[in-house]
Amino acid sequence: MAPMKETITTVAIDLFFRKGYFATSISEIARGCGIQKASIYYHFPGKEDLLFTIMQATLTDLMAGLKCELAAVDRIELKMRAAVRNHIRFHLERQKETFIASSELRGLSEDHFSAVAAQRDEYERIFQNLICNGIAEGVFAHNDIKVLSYAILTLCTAGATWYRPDGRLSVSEIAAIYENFVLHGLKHGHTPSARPAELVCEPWPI
Amino acid sequence: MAPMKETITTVAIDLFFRKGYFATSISEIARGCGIQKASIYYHFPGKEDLLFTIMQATLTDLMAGLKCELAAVDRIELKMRAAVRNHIRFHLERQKETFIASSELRGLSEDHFSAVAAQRDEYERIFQNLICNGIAEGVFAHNDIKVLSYAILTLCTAGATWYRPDGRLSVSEIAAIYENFVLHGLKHGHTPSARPAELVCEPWPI
DNA sequence: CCATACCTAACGACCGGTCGGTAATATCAC
DNA sequence: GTGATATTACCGACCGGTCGTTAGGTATGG
Repeated sequence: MAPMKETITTVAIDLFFRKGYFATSISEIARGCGIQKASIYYHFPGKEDLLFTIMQATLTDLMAGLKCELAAVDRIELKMRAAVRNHIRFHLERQKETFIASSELRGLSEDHFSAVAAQRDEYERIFQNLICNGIAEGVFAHNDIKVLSYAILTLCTAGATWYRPDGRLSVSEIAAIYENFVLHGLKHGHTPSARPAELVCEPWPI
Repeated sequence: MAPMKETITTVAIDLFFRKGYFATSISEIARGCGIQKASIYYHFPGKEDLLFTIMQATLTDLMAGLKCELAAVDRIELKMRAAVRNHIRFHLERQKETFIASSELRGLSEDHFSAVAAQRDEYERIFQNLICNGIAEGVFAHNDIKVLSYAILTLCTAGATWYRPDGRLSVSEIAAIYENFVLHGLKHGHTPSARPAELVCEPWPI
């Protein structure tokens, strides 16, 4: 990416993270880049495209990382551990972008929202398949798959809201805690009243 | 509360939830109430006070519910179950307000933010004390208290982001799943590398 | 000579908020 | 009871300011 275009993206990520998308003006982004606000429009068609670009790149990288991690292990429990670890690590290491991606969806146009939502759904489905197969193999306790997937994903995603890079714990330490917490919730958190109706996933390759 | 003031609050909650605080204009709120936007300023000093009023009322009610539930049981595990159940139930039943309270903090003035943050911290501390006592009694596995409290609270709070009142599962069903998930994560999610340094809570009455 | 990468200047739209004013209702002296 | 006075709850018009965006111009390197 051209240096200034990259600078604009970096500055926008920082401002969107700190102040929010709607509260950040194009002039502020330009000021942060040392250029005039009209010059932003040479590199991006508009403010919303900037947001979309950031979100899409983030989700693409998140998905690529997950697939890479999943391919490296074989047992279902290890796959789930790898998925959770990747998810939480990514959300802490790239805190600004992941925070934006999860909190500024309303800033997107209809079309861009659909595109991002589709990426997100595809990612979620991987987790749902992991849970489904884990239950089928008897590794995880019987439970509602969709609710569990939302719980696990939002749990880790929210890490980006409270994490402080200069805080007491390292990314690895936090990731280990989350990994154990989630895995034991999955293995033992059987809920008798949960309807089996949601066991709709196909047995799943890989 | 006077009827129109109540109407304004209700309409504002709905719009802030659906469109976000910054994307909602005073004129929109007024239109939703069937009055002119100038009339809003008869009931509220400004837009930000409207947001603050909503958040404060929500956090106050949340805290009151928790204290009520905690007083009704005695064993630590039951207290934790009650706390989690209250938290998730409240976030689903009063989805709009809790979503606003957790996602629009940046809309507050410095003073109002401090007040809301103080309420939130007080609420968090109750959970941290529960975890701390649970570990001390050997009911919960040894782990980092702060990280666990953030994990549990954000997990349930995020329920307000995906819950649909007309969805497949009832509030009680979702609450039961969350309760089991969290409790088993707490009891078995021991993380060897977690430093014991964070066992700083006092033994706790009630 | 021309594309690249920026600039200055300005646009219309909309924002939160304020103003003076006004009907309706309540309070109170007599 | 009745007229005077305040208060309540709203309105229409308007303000200064900021927003995202655009038109058109300019310096610079190949």
